[in-house]
Amino acid sequence: MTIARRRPTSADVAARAGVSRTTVSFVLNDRPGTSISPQTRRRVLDAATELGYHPHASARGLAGGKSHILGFVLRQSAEQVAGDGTLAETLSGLAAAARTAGFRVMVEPLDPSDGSYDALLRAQHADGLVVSGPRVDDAGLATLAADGFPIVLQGSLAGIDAPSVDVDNVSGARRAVEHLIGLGWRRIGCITNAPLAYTAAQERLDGYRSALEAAGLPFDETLVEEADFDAGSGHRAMARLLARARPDAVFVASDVVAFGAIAAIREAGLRVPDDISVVGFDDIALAGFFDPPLTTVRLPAYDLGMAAGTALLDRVAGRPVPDRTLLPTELIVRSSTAPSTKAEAYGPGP
Amino acid sequence: MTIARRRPTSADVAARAGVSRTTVSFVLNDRPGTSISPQTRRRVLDAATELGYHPHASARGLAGGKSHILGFVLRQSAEQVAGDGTLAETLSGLAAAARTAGFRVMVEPLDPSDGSYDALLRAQHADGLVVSGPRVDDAGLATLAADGFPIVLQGSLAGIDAPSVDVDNVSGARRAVEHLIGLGWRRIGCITNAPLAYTAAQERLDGYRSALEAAGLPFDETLVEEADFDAGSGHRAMARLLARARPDAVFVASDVVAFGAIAAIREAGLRVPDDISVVGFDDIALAGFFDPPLTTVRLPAYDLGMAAGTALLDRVAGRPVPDRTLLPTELIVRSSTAPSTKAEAYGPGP
DNA sequence: ACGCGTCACTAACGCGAGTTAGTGTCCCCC
DNA sequence: GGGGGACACTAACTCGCGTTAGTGACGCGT
Repeated sequence: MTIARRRPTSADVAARAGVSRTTVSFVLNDRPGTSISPQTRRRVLDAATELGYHPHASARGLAGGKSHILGFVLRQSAEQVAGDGTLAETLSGLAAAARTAGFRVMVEPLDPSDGSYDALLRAQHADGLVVSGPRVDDAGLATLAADGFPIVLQGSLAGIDAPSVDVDNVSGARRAVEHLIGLGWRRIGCITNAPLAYTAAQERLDGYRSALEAAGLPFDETLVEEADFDAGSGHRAMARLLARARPDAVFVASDVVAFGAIAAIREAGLRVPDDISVVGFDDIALAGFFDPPLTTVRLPAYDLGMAAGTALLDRVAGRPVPDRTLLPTELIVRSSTAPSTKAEAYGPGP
Repeated sequence: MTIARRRPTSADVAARAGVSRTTVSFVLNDRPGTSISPQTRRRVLDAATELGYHPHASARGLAGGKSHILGFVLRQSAEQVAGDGTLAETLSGLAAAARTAGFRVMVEPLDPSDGSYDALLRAQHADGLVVSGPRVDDAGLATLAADGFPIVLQGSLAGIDAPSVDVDNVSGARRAVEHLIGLGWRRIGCITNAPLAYTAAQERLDGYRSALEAAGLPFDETLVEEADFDAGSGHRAMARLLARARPDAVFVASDVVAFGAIAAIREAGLRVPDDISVVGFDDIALAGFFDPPLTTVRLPAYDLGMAAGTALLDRVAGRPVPDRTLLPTELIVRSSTAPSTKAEAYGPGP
């Protein structure tokens, strides 16, 4: 009958090893600066494993003032979470980083319409927060950051005093559009991944714009549409774009949205990549299996979570953390892009 | 300078309201059986909000013996987590259920090769566990369940004494295959979603088999292939299947795997649905935007997380929980299936 | 032989809340 | 006017661990 057996405490371990509780604590935490004889240490460790001792998390948290938990705040609605192609991978990376330091990850999905997530931190449930997908209009965040709580933004956000870890959206987007330009396309549209209140959306649009400028192409805002995270919004955005200003190529700032956009292109009787070339962003797991396999900008989702995690752990431990960490992207060329067949129609480049 | 300000404790609230700490606790926890005068209650609540008081999570956990945390164990490798199309949505549902009871969710990704996750429970980090994707060979799980810890399996597993919450895999799969049979296809293959050590894979295969039997069709094991969660494995499985035993239609027990399978069909110069009809399973967010839009079996991922969460909360609270909860699936017919054009080749049905 | 310093360990307090047992006050009713 | 309840509240203990201050034993140097 193992059920009724009381959880062993550090006192039980101490008794069994014939030492005091303090010694047990010193041994199990490898407390620097204290010296414990090898045989005592052995006795304690043996007693602990024999009893199946696991320190009580809450007690540790209360006594030590640290919960050993990192919070992961998802500033998205449930639907957006469901459709997010990289979230699970980022979470994996974050959890892996946490584990190396003996931390765990607590998720806090929080619809943008919901209020504050103060409680997580103020209740010391979590020692720090990784905030994913921050929006420019997040009030509670600013307060928390100003109060000195350890926060790391996954995504950038001006005006908030917290380090940010992000992928280099601007250069990734620019690279994608340069690729299209290099293939001979000139009339290039852009569908954002999300409303521009999300900083990543703004940055990717900036990258699109700067690639056009660098190539001497005009920025035409009738070629730009905003999507809203999911494939359906991409479908609608592309339909609008086709109706208004038939582009030759499109940079879609999210693979999921691109899937919807391509469906719209197909329904319009046009072919990808020959009639309209498409570049996505994210390189989700399914990107290579789409029809056509999607040319896209690889976002290192796992590494992103890992980097955010280590940054937050550093911040929690009081170590210095760079204000801004940008992870590189990589253009993955597949078959949704092809050389323009009507390059001559535009005459020689500028 | 708000940074230096000490966190308010319940004693501070008590002092400000002019009552004792016990009264504060009674008021804030709505303790049944005790009567507090309305004006005292008001004073306490006002003092709490004025001070911005949030009870310390660890202290509450230690004193009350409950962490108010649900653990979510992912028995998958990091790659599998990344490619899982429904995981984030299930997590959303679980978190929503947890929140209604004032609980939070802690995720514990645990590679199948890794050892035990005892620590989570034995350290009372979590009050209970939802174990996703259990495998038949999970030793630690059995021990934990036998020790009486609150565990809910998301997915079924014989021989473990814990309630399970799952989607009705068998009937969903049967429904999918019946759909193919109803369209006139007779030589129907099956690609599993995962190795058969995963119970969901076995159940979906069982559903496939029972649909064949019910229709009087033979079960031919050369028409069955195992995949391994991701699209790449689906691609390889389909390639093997095509090389060995060209089927007319395929039931692929996962949309993600189906995406890979369809890519392989396309590369073989065959068309979906006319040459080979395909039914998937899960109805991931992108299923409707694939080419062709995928006929599939809808798995209510959010509801699944929600159901697992409420079941676990009931279990934690000592309320009775049914041994087995099966959520219904729904066949979503899109365009990856079409009537057989060569039905006559088989002659009239049996 | 004495003092000083390390070494190895222990006693005891504190973290912040939940909770039990107990205390005083007021009102009602016989 | 005195006994008996409800009522409203408090003092004090508890949870399990981290941590500080302190103690005894032993070795080494002069």
